[in-house]
Amino acid sequence: MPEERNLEGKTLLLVDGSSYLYRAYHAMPDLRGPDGEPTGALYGIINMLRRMRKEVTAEYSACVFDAKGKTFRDEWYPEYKAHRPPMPEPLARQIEPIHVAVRALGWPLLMIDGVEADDVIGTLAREAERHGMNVIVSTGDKDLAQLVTDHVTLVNTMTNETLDREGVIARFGVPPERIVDYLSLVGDTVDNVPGVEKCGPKTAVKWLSQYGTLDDIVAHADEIKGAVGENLRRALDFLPMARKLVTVETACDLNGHVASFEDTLVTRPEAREELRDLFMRHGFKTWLREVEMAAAVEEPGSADEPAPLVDGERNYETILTWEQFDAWLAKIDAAEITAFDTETTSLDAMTAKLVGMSFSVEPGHAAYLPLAHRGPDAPEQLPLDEVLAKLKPWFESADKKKLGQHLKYDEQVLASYGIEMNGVEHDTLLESYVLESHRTHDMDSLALRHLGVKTIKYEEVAGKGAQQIGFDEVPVDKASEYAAEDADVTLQLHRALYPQIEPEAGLNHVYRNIEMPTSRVLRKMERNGVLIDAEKLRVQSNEIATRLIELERDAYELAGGEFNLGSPKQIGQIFFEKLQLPVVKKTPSGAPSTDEEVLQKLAEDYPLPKLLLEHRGLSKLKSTYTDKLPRMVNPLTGRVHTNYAQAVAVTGRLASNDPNLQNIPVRTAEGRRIREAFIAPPGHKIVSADYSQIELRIMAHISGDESLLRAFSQGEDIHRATAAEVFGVTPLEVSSDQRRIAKVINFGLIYGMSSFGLASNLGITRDAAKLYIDRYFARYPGVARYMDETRASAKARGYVETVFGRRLWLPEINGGNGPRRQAAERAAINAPMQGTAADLIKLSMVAVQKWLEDSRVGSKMIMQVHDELILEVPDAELDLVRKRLPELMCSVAALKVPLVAEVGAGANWEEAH
DNA sequence: TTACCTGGCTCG
DNA sequence: GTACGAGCCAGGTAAT
Repeated sequence: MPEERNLEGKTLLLVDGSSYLYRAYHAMPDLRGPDGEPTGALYGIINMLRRMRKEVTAEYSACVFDAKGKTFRDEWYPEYKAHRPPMPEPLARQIEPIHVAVRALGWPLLMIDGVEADDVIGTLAREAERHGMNVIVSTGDKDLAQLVTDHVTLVNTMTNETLDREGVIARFGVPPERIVDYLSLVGDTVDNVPGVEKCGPKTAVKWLSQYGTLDDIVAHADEIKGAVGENLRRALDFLPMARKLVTVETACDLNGHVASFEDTLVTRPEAREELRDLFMRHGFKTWLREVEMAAAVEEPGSADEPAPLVDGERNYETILTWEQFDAWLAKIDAAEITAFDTETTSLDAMTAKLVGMSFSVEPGHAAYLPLAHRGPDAPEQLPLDEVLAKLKPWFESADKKKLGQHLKYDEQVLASYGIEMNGVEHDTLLESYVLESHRTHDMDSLALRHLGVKTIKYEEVAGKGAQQIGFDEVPVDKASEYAAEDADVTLQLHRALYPQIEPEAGLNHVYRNIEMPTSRVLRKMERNGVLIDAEKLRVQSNEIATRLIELERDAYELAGGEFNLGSPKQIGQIFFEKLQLPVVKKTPSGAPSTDEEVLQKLAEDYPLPKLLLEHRGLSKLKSTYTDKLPRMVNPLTGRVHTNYAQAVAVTGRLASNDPNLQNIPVRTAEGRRIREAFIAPPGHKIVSADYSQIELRIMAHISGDESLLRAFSQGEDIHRATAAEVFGVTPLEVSSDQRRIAKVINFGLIYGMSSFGLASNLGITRDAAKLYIDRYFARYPGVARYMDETRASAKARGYVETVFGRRLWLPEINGGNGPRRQAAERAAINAPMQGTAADLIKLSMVAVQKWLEDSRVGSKMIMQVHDELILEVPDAELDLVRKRLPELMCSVAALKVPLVAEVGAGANWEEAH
């Protein structure tokens, strides 16, 4: 090789492509591209190379493959690799695409006739070392451990193992320079190189540490006793050949192939065009989208800044006259679909006042209709009442299709003006949520991600923080640019997003039959609201306040001074500095923890923690519930209206906020008193129905585990049944303690727990926990299989699915970071169960709402708490609803196990639950 | 003064 | 580092 420029301190990354081929092929499921061609190995290799690139910064690199045909080892030893079967056909078909992909990813590709990949790597590694470079060799083949030095390390990208000199010694028991001797003794069955018969790793290490080198062992061959000694002496003739075969050549002639590091081995950036073609051809949709986005973001303009929507593409109109209005009304009336958006005074849909609205029926074209802009400079605007009267038929017509971003909000606003929107065909918020629930769905991000354009942000027109003005105070021309763009971008987003959903049957089903209909149900539920006995809560607040004062007084006395009982920091100072209490555990930031578990433990030996526990619980109740809920009563309706966020929880669940009605206390007696304040109006009852053991039933369904299916079919107490299996007794013999343990195990399974987690939860040793888990999986092998398969398929595909086809992405499932990857694995286990449960109750809500409307009853759905539906029911309909509600909930899907819903009724939520 | 973070607690 | 998914509160501090 000619003289090189200064390479000192630079890094060379060598990937042993050949060693990963078979591993990638076997690790992946039988993926197929749109043309039916196999793509699993291709996918695996691309994934691996991209990850490698992210984790290692190397100025120089190469991906090395074996060339076809004979090498010098075949000449030395005709039996070399003789037993290796031909490459499987589906893998062979992927070789060419893999080479194309490697180059497109920016990796120099080396494949040299007559020289094996190992020898190319060995030669380059030594050459690089001579130039003072650091070398990282990525391989799945341990033979290359012989190359390791202070400047050469080995990584296995599949298992995330790294081997430096110390690592080699730890792994093999011998240093890198003895690896050749070691391999000669042990032999290599894959390459058909025999070593000493019956000499495995242990014997090899023993001999090497006893005698030194292979030559020394040979010299003392006659001293070694036993059958293995005999075998050694029989192998003496062959050992020199074995050594020759397992030794990686480090001085191959690569001339003509590797001109110089600079010319041949420089790491290049990804070739985006080629990658796009490649991903398209092989159906790698996520990568395709990724690379297209990156291109869209970088293409316009020279800088990294995405382009704003430019003037020529913005034909925006401000509607200030009836002529304009009539023209636009005609336009949206005739349009196949209209993108629509409202501008208001508040984010709270129940109290928001309409300020204006915008429409778009064609990309680049939109109109803003200002209705309530104030201020001295505000132009004369069309009268709101008359405008709404004229638009009402269009809004309420089911035939006039509408589209928007988060239309539930706009529907809610219009409902305040007596308009009930129909014909809501699409919602870009829900489109994005169905496609990628784990990402953000605000319009600015969506526009950037999917259209590559930068939109005007709300803060840019209305300011932020304390200076923020109401939208009705924004000048009309500014407001118009912003609002019209919203409608325009929404339409464009729909055109970008829906085509990604429609062809996928599962996603389309979730979008059209679950999310879109659920949105409408939520609108009604939110508007119904729930009646609160505010007076009762105030009384409770006062009682709590009295008790809190007592607790404070006592605490000051015990602590010998005043402090803020609500401050973990001050508690920490009192406990761990002043009183010198033992630190039980620490918070993530390193401070001594004072959470419930710690306080509970300290309470065994000291009086103060007990006071604090009571104080904590009560002040939580007061601040979050008894003080807060009365303040949340809407003065117009006299009821509390939560907001259900439909696109927040990654699993498909709803979330409730302002106020959160999904975390009203239930586990303690004091807490449950709050539920007594959720009441039915006179002549009505609260009816609640909840799914029984829904996630475990789903686990039984998905896993198909026979024992679990049987237990549910026979209506057994599932925790008791589990205890009977795990403890090897009959169900009748199960003690309450055994049942408690089984219950914790069952919950843990749903969460993908480890033996560590179970141990800390049950307060037992890790070994004992491991024993329980092992016994569980032995008794429920279907569940074990499900867990394994879910993890594997999550890794291969990057996502998991619910029974109904909802897709849940796990971006970190193949990430380099250990703890986060493990967290992603647990999420992968849990998500199909939690997500399927979410699908089921959403289907129930749709079915129940339909029934309520079709049968024209006066009952109303008022809350949803993940596995529970709460209705407000006129007394006359009580029997009907008690019967029909659970029936509907149980019949929305036919799983391999029966669905069970338990129903209750009463004057308040506590009685009904 | 406001905005954000931490630690803690509520629910399924 | 260690059981999944959420929202909200008070205290404390950093930025304005």
